Amino acid sequence: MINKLADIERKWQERWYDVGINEAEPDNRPKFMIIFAYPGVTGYLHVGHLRGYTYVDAIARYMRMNGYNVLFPVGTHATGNGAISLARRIKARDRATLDYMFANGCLESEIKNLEDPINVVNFFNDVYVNQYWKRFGFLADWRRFTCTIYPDYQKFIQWQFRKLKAKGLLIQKPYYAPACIECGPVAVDPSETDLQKGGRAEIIEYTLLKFRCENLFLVAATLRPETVFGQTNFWVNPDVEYVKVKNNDEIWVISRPSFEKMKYQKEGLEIIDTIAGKELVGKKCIAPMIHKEIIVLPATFCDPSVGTGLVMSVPSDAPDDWIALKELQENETMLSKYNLDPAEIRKIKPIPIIDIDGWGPLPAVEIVEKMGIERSSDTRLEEAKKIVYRDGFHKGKMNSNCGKYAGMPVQKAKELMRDEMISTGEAELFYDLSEEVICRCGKPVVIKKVPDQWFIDYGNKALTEASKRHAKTMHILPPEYYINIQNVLDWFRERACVRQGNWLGTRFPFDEKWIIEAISDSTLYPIYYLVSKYVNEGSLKTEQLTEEFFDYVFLDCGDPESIAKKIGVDLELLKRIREDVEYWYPLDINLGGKEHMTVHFPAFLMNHVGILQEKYWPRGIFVNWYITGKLGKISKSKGGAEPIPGAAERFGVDTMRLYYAHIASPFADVEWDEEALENYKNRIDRIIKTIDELRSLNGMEEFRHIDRWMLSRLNSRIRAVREGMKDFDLRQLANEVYFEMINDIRWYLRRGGNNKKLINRVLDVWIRMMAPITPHIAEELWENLGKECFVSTSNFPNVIEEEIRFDVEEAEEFLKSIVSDINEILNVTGMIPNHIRLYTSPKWKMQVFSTALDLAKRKELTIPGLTKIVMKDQLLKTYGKEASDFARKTAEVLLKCSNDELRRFEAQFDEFDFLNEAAQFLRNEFACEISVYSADDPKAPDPQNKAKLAIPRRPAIYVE
RNA sequence: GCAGGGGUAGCCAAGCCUGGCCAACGGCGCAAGGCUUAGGACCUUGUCCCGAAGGGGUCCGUGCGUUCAAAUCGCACCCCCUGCACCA
Repeated sequence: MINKLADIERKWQERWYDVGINEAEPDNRPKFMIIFAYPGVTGYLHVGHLRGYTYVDAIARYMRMNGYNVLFPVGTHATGNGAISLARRIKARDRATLDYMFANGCLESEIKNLEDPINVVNFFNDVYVNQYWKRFGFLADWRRFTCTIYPDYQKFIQWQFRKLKAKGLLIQKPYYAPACIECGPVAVDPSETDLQKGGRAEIIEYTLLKFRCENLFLVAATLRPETVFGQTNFWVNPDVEYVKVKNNDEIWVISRPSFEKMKYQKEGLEIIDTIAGKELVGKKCIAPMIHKEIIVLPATFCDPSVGTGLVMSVPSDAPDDWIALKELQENETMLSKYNLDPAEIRKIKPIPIIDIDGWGPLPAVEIVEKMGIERSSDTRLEEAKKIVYRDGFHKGKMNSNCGKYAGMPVQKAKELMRDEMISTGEAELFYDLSEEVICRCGKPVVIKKVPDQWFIDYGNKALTEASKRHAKTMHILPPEYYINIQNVLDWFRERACVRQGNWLGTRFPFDEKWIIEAISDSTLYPIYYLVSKYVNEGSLKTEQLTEEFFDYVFLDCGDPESIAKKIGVDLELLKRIREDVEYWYPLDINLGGKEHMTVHFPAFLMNHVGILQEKYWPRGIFVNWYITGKLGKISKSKGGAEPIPGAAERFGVDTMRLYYAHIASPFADVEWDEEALENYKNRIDRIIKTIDELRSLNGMEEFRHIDRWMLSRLNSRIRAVREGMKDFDLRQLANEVYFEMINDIRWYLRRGGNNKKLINRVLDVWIRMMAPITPHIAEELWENLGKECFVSTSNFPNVIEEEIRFDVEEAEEFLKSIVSDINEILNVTGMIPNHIRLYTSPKWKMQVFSTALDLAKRKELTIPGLTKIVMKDQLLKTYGKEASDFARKTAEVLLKCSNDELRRFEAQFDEFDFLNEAAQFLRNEFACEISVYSADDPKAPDPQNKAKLAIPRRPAIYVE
């Protein structure tokens, strides 16, 4: 069976690709262009990646079957150091890496070749296309394949950057970024691709405050520059040897470790001497901003590896400072050891500076008391600090001790005060990592100043506004992201777009020492698929991809004749590419994983808006969530999931496609679960068996109630699918086609359905509806029906509204409810039935019921109103209290009904005739005699007097 | 910290926008019966609690509230998860 599946898959893939139904050229149909965000070439992909890719192929197939000319191109993203780092590990014959390669099917003989990063890229390009995408039957236009390190692609990226510059969207300024002291720039992120340790570290911005002390500057590093108004003294660790550092004309005192980091951020720093901490104790220095003289005091909590190892003291808001001050004030030995005047020291009092809701004037003092912290060695000080800092930052306001900053929220004051001190020369910035970070090479990672870094200015107001406005017109899924992308675009700011170091990518056109960074060269690229085909087929050469060329084909600028002549390209070809762009662009859907929400998608959108004409701005974004492993996220580099070809072999491609489409909403993570795959495999088997069963029936000509029902359901299903697919809801499609349909067919067969024409119709529609998700099996079944074209290029079924028969479906529901009522009676009583008698509602009750229904429809139904009408009726009156009771009950029920429910009751069918027709079915179901009577029939046997319970839609039941 | 997502029966997972066919789609698991040489698959029925007559009770993280009516709307709380920029 497994082999048979694989054979079917291969057979149809060959036929599709032979005929080229996957290849797209402009014609007179409406177009639909869709891509998935191309994967980074950093190793083998896993079953999780196929989720999104499968959505794209299924959507593309659906649109193709709906008359669209569909373009679905693919490519890969090789920029960065993924391939470099893999090649390096292979070269080192790293055991784990080799195991990983072999486990995924790499041959021993390839290994030598993969020592070169470029070969790694080419190797994986082949794996992705042939082992994954073609293996999954994607109808992608392979001719357009491109990769970010192809020379033609790079010409395109250089053009893109020229355009960004021309639009004023490239800016240059200093930047502070993590870099290994040996290898250059590295990425600090939890995946630790570049690192040995410290992936969780964050970049911290310290404000360096300069305290003049004789001819020196004591330099404290702080995270809270807004607290300078609360300074009471200065802290130095008496046991630490500090260094004197020449910084331009100034001599700074800082710790040695901080110098080691700072030298990467400030030019020309130089150690000229050392100075012991204890030498500084007791000296006076001038505090920045407040220009007050304060005293230098000893404190052991000053850690030379944190900040500069020197600390300004704000005991009102810093628990450390408060405890240290208190300890010193109470410690005679210490005071005398350092020759400090106890009276002067004890005079020092915290100065309240920030008002925080829910706190007194001195939050540090308060929290220390509340937590019962006594010593500066208490580890809970860290927590205390966090609490005060958090509340202060979010809820605090500067108080009247803070000069012109009084009344200002802390968040705002912090920035303004920092900037003011920087501009007066009293402060500078210093960046550090929150924890130790070690490069893969073993050397430390520091924050390094890049003085001339280039940025793309995504903070540009006009660009942001235009992008936000445009995003509102886009089809963005899920709907939550449609809303959220507005915030993301606001929050998106200038982004470093080039880097130096060991890195694959495109040279920055304005300065060759830079390489364009990985996010920045993968934003506008969908449009490049319209050119890559011509390069791949050889009719365009890389050197012909000049600025004028792209200006013309993408921007419609310039004169084609002179450009054609100048670059030596056939004029017709040039015009044709221009027409291709005009036809295919804009992109209709860009689908990508949720990691793209705050990075790739906004950049993708803003580059389109920034560079292209409005008519080429993208039309849609689709975000999909992940397949996770049992232990969390499946990782490309760390493995943990079944290799794709193995899974395809075991379960079958269509099974996997159905799994992706149906297992959950695309907007939720799903755990990879082989048992679920087995179940989907069974599901497909079952469908094949059901189809065999249908085809083996000796169909008849007569068209009966149940055939009418089946036809109606069939159309209802098509309608539900089409409704769902307006939002590309593949799960809805899968649910209707692979689950609900089969349930309908089961019921149809159970009811004895067997109409030849109808069965053919059902098969025709059903199989076509399978084509987007399980195309191989759909083709095979389609061929078995004797069809000659591809199901993949047939039309997706349309709803025929007249065939939807609400009354017929309703009658069938009526029957199902009787079956379920009888089952319930049998279950509760434990009886084995010999004879079941059904009594349909008497006429007079139907009359009351339909009167009530009319009133309810007009929203005029009331209990007394209905009763009055009933009791006025000559005939009904004769039923006396029974009639008024029934009127009341009916009114009560109908008053609670929604409009949909009322609509159901309106469906007209003759219950008595219908049940008589269905009696044979019920006889089979319950293996006993079934009799149907009208409750009006005085001759009907009714030993337990049940018939009086009969009401419309609810026949009385008597089991014996 | 910034910005988001989510808590639904034994499990997975729809529904929530647009309140009422919701004891809550569907699937898995489990149980009984059928089919089958057997297993798997398949078919039927059941699977919150009570019930020897189709009924009743309770239920969608917790607590309030709006409404004739709340899984669905509002407020508050608790708990989980995700992304966050030179990583793609």
